[in-house]
Amino acid sequence: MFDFERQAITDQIKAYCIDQAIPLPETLKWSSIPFNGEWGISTSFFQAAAGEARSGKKVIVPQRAQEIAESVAAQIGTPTGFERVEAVKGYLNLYFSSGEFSLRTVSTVLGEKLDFGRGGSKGEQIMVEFSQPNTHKAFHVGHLRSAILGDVISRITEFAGYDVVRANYIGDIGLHVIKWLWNYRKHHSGEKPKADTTRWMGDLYAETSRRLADDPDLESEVREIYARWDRQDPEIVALWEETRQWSIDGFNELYATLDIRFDRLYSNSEAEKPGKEIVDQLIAANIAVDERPDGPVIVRLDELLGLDKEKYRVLVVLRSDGTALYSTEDLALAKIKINEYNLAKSIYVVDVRQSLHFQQVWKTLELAGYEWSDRCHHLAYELVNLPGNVTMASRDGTVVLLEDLIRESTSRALEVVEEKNPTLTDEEKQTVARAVGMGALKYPMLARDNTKIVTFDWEAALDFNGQAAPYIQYAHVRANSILKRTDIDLSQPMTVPSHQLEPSEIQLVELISRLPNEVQRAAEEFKTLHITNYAYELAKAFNSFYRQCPVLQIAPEVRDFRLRLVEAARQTIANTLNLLGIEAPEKM
RNA sequence: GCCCCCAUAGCUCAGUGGAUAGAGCGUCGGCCUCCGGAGCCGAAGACCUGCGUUCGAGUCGCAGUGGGGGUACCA
Repeated sequence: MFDFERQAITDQIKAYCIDQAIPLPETLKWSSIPFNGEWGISTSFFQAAAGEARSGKKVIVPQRAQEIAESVAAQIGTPTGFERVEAVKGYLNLYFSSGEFSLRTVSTVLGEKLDFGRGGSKGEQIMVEFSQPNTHKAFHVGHLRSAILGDVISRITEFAGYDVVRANYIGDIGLHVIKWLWNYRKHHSGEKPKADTTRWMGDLYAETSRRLADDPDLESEVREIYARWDRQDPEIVALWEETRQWSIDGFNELYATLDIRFDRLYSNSEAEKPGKEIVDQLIAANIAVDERPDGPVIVRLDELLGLDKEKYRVLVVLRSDGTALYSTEDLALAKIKINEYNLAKSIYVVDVRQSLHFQQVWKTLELAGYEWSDRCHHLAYELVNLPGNVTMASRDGTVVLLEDLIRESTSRALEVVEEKNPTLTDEEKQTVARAVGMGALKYPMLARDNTKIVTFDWEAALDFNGQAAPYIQYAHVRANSILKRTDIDLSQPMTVPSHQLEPSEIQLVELISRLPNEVQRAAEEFKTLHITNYAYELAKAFNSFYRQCPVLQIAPEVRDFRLRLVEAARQTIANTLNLLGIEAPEKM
């Protein structure tokens, strides 16, 4: 927000250092001063001093850094827009003029509203593929992470300035579907799904697994169905189409509840045929080895690359009976995406267990001459486990179903609303309960680094206190509640605050001003946790301000500034919640 | 065997090579004459080990230890 001033000062420091023959590094790194109560920007001269030491001068680095900082401070004086300048422990600290800084920050937010924090267009298209549910299976809490992470990564990158294509990739064919169809034909023929479609489909899948585990001889019946699918037997295809749609309808309901949307829906059934064509090409190009009928079609990656150590190993691209694998379809899907759009990056939000798989697929594509393969990027995230590091598995019935979690979370939220705000109408209570329940459920999935395992436990998921979404929503509600009590027109131009700002006001302005940078950082690193952490700190700064600073019952000049600060805080909180796919309620 | 990830407070997690390592939960103690107490303020409490790189390492490198995952026809 002070980019212009910062640049001017940087130029001034550089000119001075060249003049004094001080070896400044190429880029001067600025950061904020890490102390409360005052704010500004800071840079250090350790690198310059170390540079002198290396070039043979006899200097003690920290001491020399301090000398340089002092001389630079003396040289630049106190630039306009700043209150004071100091040299401390090798750092040069420039403290912003608090009134000027507050004015600029608050009026920027009031002007840009919903767009505050939005980055300029980057002129680049990226695709984020996420969720990837398997049809004919349950949708459990483990699947929630990809769905929510992918959704929020899409929101953040879009807000940061990218043209984002949100893609889903439905696992609508494969051994798991064939098994399900086998069981359905044999034991449930003619049955229709109950109201809770996804659960019913999942229950049948679990039943299928049990039957096959109990009697392995039945596998031959399953293989027969797979063969019939492969030659597109009309009866099997028709049954597949009908049952597949049941699952997709069920998923769409869940996505609507989660407020998640997609621009493009891919499925592995549509990638099956083109995948097999790529495999043929690979065989013709001597990249893949066809060992059928005694073995599968494989790509010996390490051998082709002449690697001594195991790295990419061997990728199986087609089963020995000629049926497709995920790898077959992934080869084709990557190509379909690139041909269909103009992608600078093609991102796959998929759990970490598939890292090797993707490295293999993309390396195979590279060997096949597809020079765009380096645009494919695996955004790997760790699993959601149950306490005791137990992995959720559809087969074992250890899963926590998403429907159950949502129901429990919202009904628990409803209890709390009843207690905290009994005067609301029933409809309002329901709305609040949904917003709070869903927010509480999403936040912990987003507030961990992608490489960290999320341990799901009911108690923590349903705790609405502390560092959680409801805390942030509550700050939004309180801000809103102050603003509702006044009819002062905030669109009038504001002036520099006339009063001495309280530490909590300064802290709040400082937090608000950070949103644009946080958005860019989160987008560059594909890390939602920067935004969850920021949102929490912002809410905390607001709550602290709320407690310390009266807004309505104070002298008009102060009140007018604080009202605008409250509106700026409210807007910024709303924008961060929006980025996180979490509702910002007006009351709760 | 080979590859990847993780290790920070009792528990769950933050931490852009830089100044005093931050939160939440839990524990203990304060705060509703005041815009909503789903809140605010305070206390105690932590970087797995060793060697290196660097003026400076929780952060980078190497080697250990402990945990998790992957590793040819599952996805």
